[in-house]
Amino acid sequence: MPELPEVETIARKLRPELVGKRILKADLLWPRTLATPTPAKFRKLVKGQEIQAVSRRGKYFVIQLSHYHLFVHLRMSGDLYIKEENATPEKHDRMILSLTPGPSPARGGENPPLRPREGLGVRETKLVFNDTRKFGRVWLVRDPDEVVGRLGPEPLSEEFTAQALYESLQARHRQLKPLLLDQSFLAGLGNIYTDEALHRARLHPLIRSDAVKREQAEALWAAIREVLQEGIRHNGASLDWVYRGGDFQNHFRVYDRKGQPCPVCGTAVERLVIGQRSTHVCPDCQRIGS
DNA sequence: CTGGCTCCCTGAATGC
DNA sequence: TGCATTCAGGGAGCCA
Repeated sequence: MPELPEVETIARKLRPELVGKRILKADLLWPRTLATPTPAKFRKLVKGQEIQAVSRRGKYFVIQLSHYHLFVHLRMSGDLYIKEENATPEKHDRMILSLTPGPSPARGGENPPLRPREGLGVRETKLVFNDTRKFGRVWLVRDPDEVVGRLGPEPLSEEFTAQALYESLQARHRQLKPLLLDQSFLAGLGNIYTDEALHRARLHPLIRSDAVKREQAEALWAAIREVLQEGIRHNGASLDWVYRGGDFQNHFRVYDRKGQPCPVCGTAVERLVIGQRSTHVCPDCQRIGS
């Protein structure tokens, strides 16, 4: 399940291959992939738009076009990649954007690559959104706030400080785990990185947010940034049907490790369900009353 | 405000 | 072997 590190990894990979290219046409193989606007409008508006930037906000891809913002959320099983235009479509392709062969000729001061990569920059390519479970969504909007306006802070940004986290925890009265999964509280954490962060901070997922002490909030803040940065360094985690080449799954301390020893103390990791989400804890390291 | 539950989907795993 | 059932999971939406 792509979370912040996986989305960041994909965005970094796509950026140099997309920026400067122009969208020739849009194929919607599963129209409900579109959150907004209607398929007809989408095809019309996106045609001819130049891709100016590729970034990420929380778990959303942000593709900045000449006049619009294109957002993609992978949800459970989505994937986004470049293929040659004539490549055979795959079973779960949901949307295909055909692109111009290469970046527009270098503009003022930009250095064009000396040797374009094989098959890219020369031939026509396409950006493919593939999504087995059809939970992923695409938005095309003028105003980014329509999509990401209510997201919480970026956990790796400067404005997200330990103090800020402590204060927002105090302002709520919720169980830690569901609160950390709430994208309006903090943007980018999913089930994996939340479990990993709580374990590193030695906090039980059921602790009430306003019961967290200042030092614990600092530990949680550090743990969140640590697991996310480590995830990015490992190119994300490859799980289930979403294989990305990342290997952070080999560094999980509790997630998906029910019954296996906690790497800190050796106690068997337990799995519980909190807020309808499977949750992994070390019962020894993470105590509710501490 | 909080939390519980359902829905959206598919394919892997499990049950018989 | 083969068919049917169960389950996971991000996020929106609904209800208490």
